[in-house]
Amino acid sequence: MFEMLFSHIQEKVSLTEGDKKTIADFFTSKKLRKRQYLLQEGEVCKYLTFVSKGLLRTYNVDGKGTEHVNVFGWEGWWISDFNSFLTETPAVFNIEAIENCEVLQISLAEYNALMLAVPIMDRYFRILYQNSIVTKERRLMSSITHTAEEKYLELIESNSEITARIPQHLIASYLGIAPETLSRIKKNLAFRK
Amino acid sequence: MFEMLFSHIQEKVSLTEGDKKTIADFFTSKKLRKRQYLLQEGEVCKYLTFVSKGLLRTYNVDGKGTEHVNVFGWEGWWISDFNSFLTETPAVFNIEAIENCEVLQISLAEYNALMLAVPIMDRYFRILYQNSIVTKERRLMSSITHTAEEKYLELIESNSEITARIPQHLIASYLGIAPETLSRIKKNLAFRK
DNA sequence: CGGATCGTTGATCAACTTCAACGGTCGTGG
DNA sequence: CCACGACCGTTGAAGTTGATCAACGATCCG
Repeated sequence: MFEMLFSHIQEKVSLTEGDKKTIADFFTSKKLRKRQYLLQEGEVCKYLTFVSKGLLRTYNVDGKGTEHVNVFGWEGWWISDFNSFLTETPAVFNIEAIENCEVLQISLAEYNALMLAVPIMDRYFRILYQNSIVTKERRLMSSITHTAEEKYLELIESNSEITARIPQHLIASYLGIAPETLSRIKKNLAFRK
Repeated sequence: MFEMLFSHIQEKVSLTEGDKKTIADFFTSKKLRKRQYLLQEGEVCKYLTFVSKGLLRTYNVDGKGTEHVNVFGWEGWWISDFNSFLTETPAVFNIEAIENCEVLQISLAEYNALMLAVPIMDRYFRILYQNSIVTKERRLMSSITHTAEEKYLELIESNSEITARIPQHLIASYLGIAPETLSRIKKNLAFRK
């Protein structure tokens, strides 16, 4: 249960056995079934969630009722409505399990307490967030500068697991394109090859 | 020169006088004239830069030669090609002064050394990056779900300073729309009011 | 004064969306 | 265990948004 978390942390900083014991106490574990919700829009996102097994997505719904996937999270990823979690305001995102999941959760109070108890966790999260910013920046520029086809190609090149595990219409939603468009793009690519 | 930096840091964590002295030693200051470059695409981004005075932008150039603004940074903001800085690989972004600027710079080695010398800086950057992620996430979803007009309205509502200080065609570029489109949107809004 | 830069306007064009219909597959309940 | 419905991907046709191309006027600054 915690091995995934510890090994993920230790990719960035080193932990003593004592640290691990302390850290483990801050988290509670939870199992989710496919299609179960971890968070619904309008609730406050009470927990920062580490995915130790399975796959989830965050998405929001626009004025026309269309869903837009914000993030996919599987083993080794953190997931939340980050703004809601940090500011304790109502969430704009939903978090739903795409596969059966096992997750570890920490509340905001515990998250802050964790940093005081194990100060190296400040560094861990600092490094984690650094990398996250780079990824988000890249995705944003991709979204602005690339065509639908280019966005798709970039995604499958940078992350082949995504296409293997995730239904096509959710990938389309993640890329910000209509499912029909993605279908046509794939057809077109196969044809040209 | 450093007051802006210290007060910015102290919005998030508290510093002793000793900390301030130590921190100041890690930075070097630099002045820039309007249109001067802090970084050009292809170079390694050697410094993380804090803007103490003035205004800069990062942008990249797509295959067709079109510029796309990634970020604006003015007093109290950090600016860099973050990926290039962290991985010491060639930058994809350019950084250019829009106004005359005064900046404080720190190299990657010094950045890492700073965290060891003043561990609370790990927390400062962790919090800084937390907030940055929320902002980038919001901008990304805006870019995917909103029309050009909605993106513009959201921008001026959330950040009125931007429209006051920044030429319209750069705002268009930041929003990922053509300058002509932004011009028409403004006309349209004025007309409807 | 003259050139560069910036914003505006009009006309055309391309990419992608939307709407609608259909076929395949998967899972669940009878 | 089969049948039905839900879900998913595909295809076609039409519609819309915003991009592109081109020209022009205004302003700023050397």
